Amino acid sequence: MAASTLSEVARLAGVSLATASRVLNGSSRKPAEDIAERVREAADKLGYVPNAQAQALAKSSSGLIGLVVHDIADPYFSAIARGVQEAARQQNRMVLLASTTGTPADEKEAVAAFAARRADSIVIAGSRSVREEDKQGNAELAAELDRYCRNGGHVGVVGHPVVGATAAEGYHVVEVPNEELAAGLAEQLAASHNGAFLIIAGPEGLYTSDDRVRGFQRGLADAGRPAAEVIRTGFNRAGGFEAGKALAERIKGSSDRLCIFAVNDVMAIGVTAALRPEGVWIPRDATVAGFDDIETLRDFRPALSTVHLPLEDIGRLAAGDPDTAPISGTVKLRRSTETPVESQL
Amino acid sequence: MAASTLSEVARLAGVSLATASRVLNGSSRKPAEDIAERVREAADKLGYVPNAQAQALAKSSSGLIGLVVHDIADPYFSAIARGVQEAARQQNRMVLLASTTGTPADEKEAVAAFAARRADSIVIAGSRSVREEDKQGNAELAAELDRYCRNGGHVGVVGHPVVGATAAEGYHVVEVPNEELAAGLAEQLAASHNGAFLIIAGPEGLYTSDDRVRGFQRGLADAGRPAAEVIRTGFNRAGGFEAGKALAERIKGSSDRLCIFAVNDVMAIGVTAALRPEGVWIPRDATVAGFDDIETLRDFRPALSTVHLPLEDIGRLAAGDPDTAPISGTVKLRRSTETPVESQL
DNA sequence: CTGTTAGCGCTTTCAA
DNA sequence: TTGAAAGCGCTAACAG
Repeated sequence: MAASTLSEVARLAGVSLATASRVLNGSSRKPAEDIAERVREAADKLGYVPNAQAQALAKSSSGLIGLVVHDIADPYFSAIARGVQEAARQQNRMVLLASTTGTPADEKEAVAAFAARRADSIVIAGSRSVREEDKQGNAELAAELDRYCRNGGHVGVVGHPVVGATAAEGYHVVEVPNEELAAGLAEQLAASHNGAFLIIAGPEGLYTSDDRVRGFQRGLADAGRPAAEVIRTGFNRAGGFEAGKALAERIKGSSDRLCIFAVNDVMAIGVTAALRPEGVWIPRDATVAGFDDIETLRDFRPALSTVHLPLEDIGRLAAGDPDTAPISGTVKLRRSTETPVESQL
Repeated sequence: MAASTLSEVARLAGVSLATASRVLNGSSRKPAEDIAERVREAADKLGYVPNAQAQALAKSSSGLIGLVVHDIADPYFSAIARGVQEAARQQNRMVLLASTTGTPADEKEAVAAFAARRADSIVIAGSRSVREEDKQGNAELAAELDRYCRNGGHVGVVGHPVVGATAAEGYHVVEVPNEELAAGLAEQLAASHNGAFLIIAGPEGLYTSDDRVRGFQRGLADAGRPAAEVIRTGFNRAGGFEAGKALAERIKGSSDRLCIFAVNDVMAIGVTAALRPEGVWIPRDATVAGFDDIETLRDFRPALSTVHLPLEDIGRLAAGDPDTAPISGTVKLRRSTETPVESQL
């Protein structure tokens, strides 16, 4: 990685280092045009590429924004990543990516690495958890973030504050109204569904999942309905699939049409996929709703009822874009929770 | 971004800068254990975080790997990104992300930025094009890459070499056998489909698209079939959708069952989505095949016939992982191209 | 307006 | 084994 340096350019142009710097990299002061031209020529001839590392070191600001996600290939995260990327572009920064396995310990590593690179800000998009096994990891992550903030860094967290993080300067949480939206979904669902409800949730202690469960139950209660049974499984397609498999017999054995709320879209897809080969059709034999409104899943049939979340905006906001409005979602009722007309049966 | 520095640590521990460096950041030489312990304590107390920028500057190696994609939210790219990310993790590097709008000019910018950051290697995942309007952009991109390689950088390009790039040292192309695989798909399709074929392709000049078209036509020819008509549209879902809309009447007006090959999965989904509300059912009234085997689309019904591409491996390979085998794909015939049994009609 | 000169934080010879 | 010192490439006072 040995490119030519500023001083080489300066020498070739026959000017001082400072002048070359002023010409090539935006300074408030602008040297005379003739000398500037000479410098640019020299730079061009040498194929000069400014060393961003050295610049960052000299002005202590890296132009980097760090993004922590569980899995960049997960459409939920990649949508957020797009938003972060856009914000970064506007701010003239670059995005540093870290995928973690989802454990706070891993996230702590990532944050430390970002801090080492002197990222101007860090966005954490993974979901927070309060599970016992994550306790120490959470504490360490919180400490790391705290230190980073104290050193002048900015942190944007999606959804929920990192457990134990003191609300330091520069620490910013993008609130996602999961609970309210889930309540809204439940109410709208209750309006057209008379049977029982069932929730397929992620592991207990996952904030996002817990919020959505709580909200849904509240919505049900507000609609005068009994609380739904909750099944715990993995917070991903595989989890939904497993739950679906386990549910098939039960649905077939009952005459009551069940309304299933999976706490995110990919889980809902998993449920549906598991049910289909068992002969359980959606929405004929049961109905299914999800949460997130993942774009790639929009062509899925039956179209999935869900709650639309502006994921890109979430990313943008977490990355500190000032022009993005606070997050709100919308309930989207689609085919997967329609009551079939008699003639369609 | 003012954290404590190595010299502060050294002073607190009462040792020299050099010793502190040797203790904290792996050196071949190891100071005495008692002194090392003192240094570690001091570092801990001060919350020392090594400045990666400064380290990079001093040893001229940044530990960065740059990734250029068109759109990180596109499942094709995010799958590749995951592979790159994994490789980076193994190499103990971090991924720098750049999304471009797909024009070579943008990609050139991204490469320049990576070069400025002294990325150890750069992965370019966007598809190459030879269109006239991209000519200058391509040339500039090629020049930029060339310079980067000459300065010791490593480049991994997915699919096709950058147009005009001289095969410099460090320049590496991950070959994706698009043409062969498309030919294979055509042959297998021809075995069970007697009617006409039609190809929905991206804009002419897009290598990936062109390769798949050419391969498909060759496969058809090898199977003794006439060449398929080719419709050009956008290389994305919207393009497929548009083509599907335009095709609906024609399909309904003909008694011949058409087999449609969309050159990638999201286009195939777009076609299917456009056809459905027109009453054209797949595979009853026409059949559809795609390319890529995007994971998120796997639950789509009718299950899409396609060509599986190991996208993660592609990413890993492009990022210079030595343990990943060369890329090969597999034809996957699924429901969307099945000939319906009479009883199902 | 231009040039000189300290650093930015760290690694790494080279002496001691 | 430890320490002193010379950079790595660039920016930003400060001086001319």
